[in-house]
Amino acid sequence: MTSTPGAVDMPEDGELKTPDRLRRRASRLLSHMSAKSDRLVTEGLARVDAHRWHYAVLASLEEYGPGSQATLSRRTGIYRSDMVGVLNELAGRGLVERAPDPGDRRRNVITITAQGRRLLRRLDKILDDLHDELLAPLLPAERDQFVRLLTRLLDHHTHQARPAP
Amino acid sequence: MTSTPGAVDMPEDGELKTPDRLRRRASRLLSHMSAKSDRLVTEGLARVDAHRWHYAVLASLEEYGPGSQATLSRRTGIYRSDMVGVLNELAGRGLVERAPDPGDRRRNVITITAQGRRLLRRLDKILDDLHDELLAPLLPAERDQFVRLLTRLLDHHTHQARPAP
DNA sequence: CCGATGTCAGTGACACTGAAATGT
DNA sequence: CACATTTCAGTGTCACTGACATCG
Repeated sequence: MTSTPGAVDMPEDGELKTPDRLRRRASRLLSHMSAKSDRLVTEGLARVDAHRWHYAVLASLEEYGPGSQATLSRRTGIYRSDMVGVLNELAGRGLVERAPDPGDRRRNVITITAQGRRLLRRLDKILDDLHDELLAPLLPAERDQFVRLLTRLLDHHTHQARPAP
Repeated sequence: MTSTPGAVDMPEDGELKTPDRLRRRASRLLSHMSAKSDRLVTEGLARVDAHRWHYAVLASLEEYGPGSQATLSRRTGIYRSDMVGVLNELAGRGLVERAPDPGDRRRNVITITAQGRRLLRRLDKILDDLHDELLAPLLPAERDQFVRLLTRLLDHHTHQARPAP
C-alpha cells in the first residue's frame, strides 16, 4: 500500500473531489495535452519510419503546390535552418525534388514526387486513426468545435505581428 | 516587394481563401498553439523573474497542501529528477520549506511559506492577464467550453494506464 | 526482496540564434 | 546598400532515462 502509518497524508491529483477550476489553467492544459498528442503522433509515425515534419512538408506541398524552402518554412512552422535537414531527408528518400529556381537563383523550388504523394496518402490514413485515438472522448460535434476553437486561437496569434527581430 | 518577375509563384499560408479542413489536424493545432501559449506565459513570468514551474509547484501546494517531492512531481507533471532543482530554487528564495518527514524517513515534506503564498497571489494575477491575452478571440462561454474539452481530453489520456516502464 | 524516494549525470528532440555565402 | 535565401554551427530548454543510496 501507499500509505504508511504515521506518515504525512499527501493527497494525489486523482483523489480530488471538486475539479479545481482555479488551477486548471488553459496554458497548462494546452502544454500537457500537446505533449500527449505529440508523443502519440510521433510514436505512431515512427512505427512506419516517418516523422511529423515529413507529413507537414508533404501535406503543405500537395495543398499549396511547390515552394521555396523559406516558403515551406513559413507554411509548416519549421525553422528555415531546420528545413535544410528535413529536405535532405525527404529528397534522399525520393519524396520531394529540389531544383534551383530559374527566376530567382537564390532559391530552390521543392516539388512533391509521385512517391511522396503515395506516402502522404498512407500517412493521412495513419493520422486519421491517431486522431480518433486522440479525440476519443469527444463526440463528433465536439471534435469539430474543439478544432474550430483552436483554429481561431491560432489564427489570432499568428496574424498578430511579432515584435521586430 | 516579395514577388520577382519570372520567379515561381508561391502562395503563402495567409493568402489562402478556403480554410483547409483536411490539413488542419488537431495534433498540429495543439502543438502550435501550445508553443504560442508557452512562449506567452514564459515571457510573462520572466518579466517578474519567475518560471512556469514556480507557479505549478506553489499552486499545487496551496491547493492540495504539503507533499513529498514525488507527490508534487505527480501533481505538477514535473519529473521527479527535475523537481530536485526546482525545489532548490524555490527553497533558496524562501518560497517553500523542505523538511524531512518524521513518519517516512525517505521523504522530504515540502510546505509553502507565507512569502510563497504572496508570490502565488501575484503570479495568479499575472496569469489571469496572460490568459485574457491567450484566449482573447473567444467569448467567455467559448473559453469555458475550450477548457472543458481540453480537460476531458487530458483526463482521458492521463487516466489511461501507461505501459509498464 | 520488492518497491518508493531523493539525487545526479546524461540524452534526444526541438525551437531558436548567429553568422556566412550568394543573389536580388 | 538593404534585404531575402540557403546553409551550418551552435545554444537553451525540457521531457525523459539510468543508475545509485537510502529507507519501508
